[in-house]
Amino acid sequence: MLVSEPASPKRENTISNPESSPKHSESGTSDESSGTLRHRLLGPSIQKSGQDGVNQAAVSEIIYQASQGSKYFEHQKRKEKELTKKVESIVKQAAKVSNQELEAAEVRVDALIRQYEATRDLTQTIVHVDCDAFYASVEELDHPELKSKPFAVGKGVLCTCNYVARKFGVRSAMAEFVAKKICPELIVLRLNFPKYIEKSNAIRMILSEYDPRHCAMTLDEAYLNITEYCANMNKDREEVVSEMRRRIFETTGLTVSAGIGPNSRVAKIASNVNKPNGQCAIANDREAVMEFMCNLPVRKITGIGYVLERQLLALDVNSCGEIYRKSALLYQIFTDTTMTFLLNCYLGLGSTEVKPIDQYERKSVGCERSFRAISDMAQMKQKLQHVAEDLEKDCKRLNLAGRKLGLKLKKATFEQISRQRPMPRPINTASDFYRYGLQMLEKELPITVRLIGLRITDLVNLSHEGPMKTFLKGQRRHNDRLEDEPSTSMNIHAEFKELFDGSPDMHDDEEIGELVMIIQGSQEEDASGVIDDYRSSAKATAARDIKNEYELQHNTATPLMPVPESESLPLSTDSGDSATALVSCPICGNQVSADDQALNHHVDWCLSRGAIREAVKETFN
DNA sequence: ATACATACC
DNA sequence: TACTGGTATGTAT
Repeated sequence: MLVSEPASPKRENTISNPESSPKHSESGTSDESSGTLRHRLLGPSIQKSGQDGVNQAAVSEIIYQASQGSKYFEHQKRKEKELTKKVESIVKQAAKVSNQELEAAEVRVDALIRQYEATRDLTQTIVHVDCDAFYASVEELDHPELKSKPFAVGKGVLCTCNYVARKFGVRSAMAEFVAKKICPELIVLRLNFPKYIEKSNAIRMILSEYDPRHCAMTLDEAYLNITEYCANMNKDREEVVSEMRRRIFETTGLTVSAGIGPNSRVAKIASNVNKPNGQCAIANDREAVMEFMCNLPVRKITGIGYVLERQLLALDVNSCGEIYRKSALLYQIFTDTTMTFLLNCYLGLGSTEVKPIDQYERKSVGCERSFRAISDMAQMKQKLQHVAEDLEKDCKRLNLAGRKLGLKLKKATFEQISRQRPMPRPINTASDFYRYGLQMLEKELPITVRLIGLRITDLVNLSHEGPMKTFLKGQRRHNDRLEDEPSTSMNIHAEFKELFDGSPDMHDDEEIGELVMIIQGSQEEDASGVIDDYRSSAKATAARDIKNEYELQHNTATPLMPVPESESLPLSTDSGDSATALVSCPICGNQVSADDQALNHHVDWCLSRGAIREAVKETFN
């Protein structure tokens, strides 16, 4: 049996077999791909916990039969065929690599490994907390009678399902009608986000006691750094985490699983090991981490999905440890970024910094909607208009505008098209979204679509910019890129009016916060060392430039203010007793500080990250 | 830089 | 009887 490949694993001999490796005879692209097609159709959550005694073959067959002949099915079939081709070409490419090349690659890889190894930080204790079947569990609290029945939450596509349903082979991300074929008595509940948000907040409240700067990724998942807490309380980390989980259960009735390790990557993977309602700790010890990673199937790693897994399997890399055995070969085949990623996985390295989600800079905001396939222009215009309006709402709420607009179309065949173009000025109104979106759409006619989406990038934060600054930014942009539309001062005046009509001005320090985020972001990358140097330095330069620009325009070189709440006073109770008045958040109803900034902060959080939108927006077709 | 693909929840 | 939506990021050209 394969006992560990412990401390000093052997790399596979460079004289590796061009001939003997292909164990899957992928050669018959036509027929043989039906096996992998079934695999593809099974979807992403196949290797997740919860369905032990499931007859996968039977389930797979039902899914196959249920979807056969549909447009979706045909699309998946095409994609699978393409992937199979790509995998075959990779295998061929691998066979051509000479021993000389492999030896050279070995040297390079070893240098990389030493470089990454030097960044290893074992001083922090990171926890990944993951609620078990979150939406379903929340629903069970309200409907205890459901506990014994198979049920799911979602609409059209299942978001999650309880463990009873999983026994049938029902999984998240599965189409509702397929799930009903597998489990005819399946009950499907609609999403009820306000409820989930409330529970999520209750959990986060507890998490905050252990790490006030925890990072809530979604409603049901968060990272914590409990290093300080453990030190302060002089408690063992596993004890701390099980206490935390117990408290979450006692106050919310929900069970969570947790992973504990020296960094986010290890913690995240570990949180799945003893799911549901369990925890798994990996010691902050190099050997322990390496051993944990070694036998891990590559698909368990966040960031390795179906496609990369297929490619790795074809190169005979099944487990993380085999990344090392085959590293010289992988180096010849994958890009630098992917190689860096894979080696960091093999080494069990990852980020040790945890910071609140709202300290990440948003890069884009978009809106898309599916509907029954249409080709009529009037109907498409109507859909586009809806999307444009919804996007405007998000822009107004977030106080953002975009310098680029992207149009996304999904054809009736599920084939996707995306077009992007720079805007003459930052835009954030439905009428602009519609106008420019329509121009892009018209170029694709005739077309039959089942989805239309709009997304803006190159964002401009309008929150606290005075009108003058917006004016300047518009100008600068025009000068930069030899405008595609002449910018008259009339134009800019018109835009200015549009942007600021009826929108509040106030707060003037959030932009500084924004700058801090940018700068911190780049520092983080520098420190972690796993991100390519050129990228972080470019980003740092950009951040400096922005900062300088800011100082220039405001005629002040004030030290950057610390970012809101958590960082400035995590536990301090001294100052501002007067500011502790509480009000109910209009969104989630929780008590939050009435302090203007804190409230705004909270509301923004509450509304953002996509969760509430699904509750608020009805998607009528 | 743009288009398209992959991945995550 | 009808296979999501939002965001980030990687790859290819």
